[in-house]
Amino acid sequence: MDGPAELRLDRFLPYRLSVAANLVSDRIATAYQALFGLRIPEWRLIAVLAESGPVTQQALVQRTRMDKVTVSRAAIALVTRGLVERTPHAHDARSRLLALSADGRALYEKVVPKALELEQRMLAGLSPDDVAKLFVLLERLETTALEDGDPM
Amino acid sequence: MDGPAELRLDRFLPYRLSVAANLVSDRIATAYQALFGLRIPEWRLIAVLAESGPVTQQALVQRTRMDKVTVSRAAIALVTRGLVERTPHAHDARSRLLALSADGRALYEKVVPKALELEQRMLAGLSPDDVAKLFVLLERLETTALEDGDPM
DNA sequence: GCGATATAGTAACAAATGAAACTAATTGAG
DNA sequence: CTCAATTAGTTTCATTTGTTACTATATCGC
Repeated sequence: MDGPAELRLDRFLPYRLSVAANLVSDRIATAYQALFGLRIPEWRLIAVLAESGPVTQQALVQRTRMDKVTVSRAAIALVTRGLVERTPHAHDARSRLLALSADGRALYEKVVPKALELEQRMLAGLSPDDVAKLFVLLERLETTALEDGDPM
Repeated sequence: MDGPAELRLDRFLPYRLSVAANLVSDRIATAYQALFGLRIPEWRLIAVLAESGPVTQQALVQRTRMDKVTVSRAAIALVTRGLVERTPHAHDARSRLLALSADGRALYEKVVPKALELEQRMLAGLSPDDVAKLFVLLERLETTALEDGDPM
């Protein structure tokens, strides 16, 4: 009665999601690199540091959902470029607090309009309701994927 | 009147999309690797070859949206494992036609139910209407990102 | 036909990424 | 206290992935 299970790659969510995300990511990455010399992990750190005061790298790991090695490397690159400053953490000598420097904030102010413009172009085909729905759906997907402990 | 442009990372589509896609991809990749010894590009080739008869690698590049190098490597791996067979292309000595072997098809038949099950678990939090909507939205995003020629 | 150009596929190289090992500092059990 | 176990962050190493260069064949203009 149920016949052989059907599967078409272009109706397979993980495939579709991956293709769309990679397309969008590549566009963004290329633009950031060309315009500001930033890679995605660096841009993410800057964005979080601009939103919130000085934080530890550990906090950045949580807020950006990136690996601690990726965060470490991005932080080193940004400190080297003078975009981020490190100050000792009062209560823990292992960690330091990261914050945007004046240069870092100035760069952030320049990146934001471009980032929003790029986002708008990506979302050009969608109504505001569609956009809102998309965020909700992505959030649910994330939650499910995170909760669903056993990977098989 | 418009104040400084606002941006919060967790409301930024490229970020959100990337996080969701990577979560889903990691789950799938881990399961395929553990259960069938397949990596994602290999699985994609198998899926397309199962859907359609013998095709060239060039066709696989288009159907899977993967780089030709990635396709080449996956094809070599699958041929080596005996899951895919290559036959000369009648009209073009540069290329050969790829098709699933009997072993390849047998593996495919085993992978499909698992793939569908994993997809169902990812989509657990979504109604059928939500799922349909998600596909439509992803498709529009893809189209926009592809059309929008100038990357800046 | 014949040479310039394009295409199918592979190989060689380089950049990005994450897992595991490592260092240094902290915490907690006794 | 003190020592085992944990945590912050970095380094090292292996894997993955794409860009560029290359080989072989095919196509087009003439």
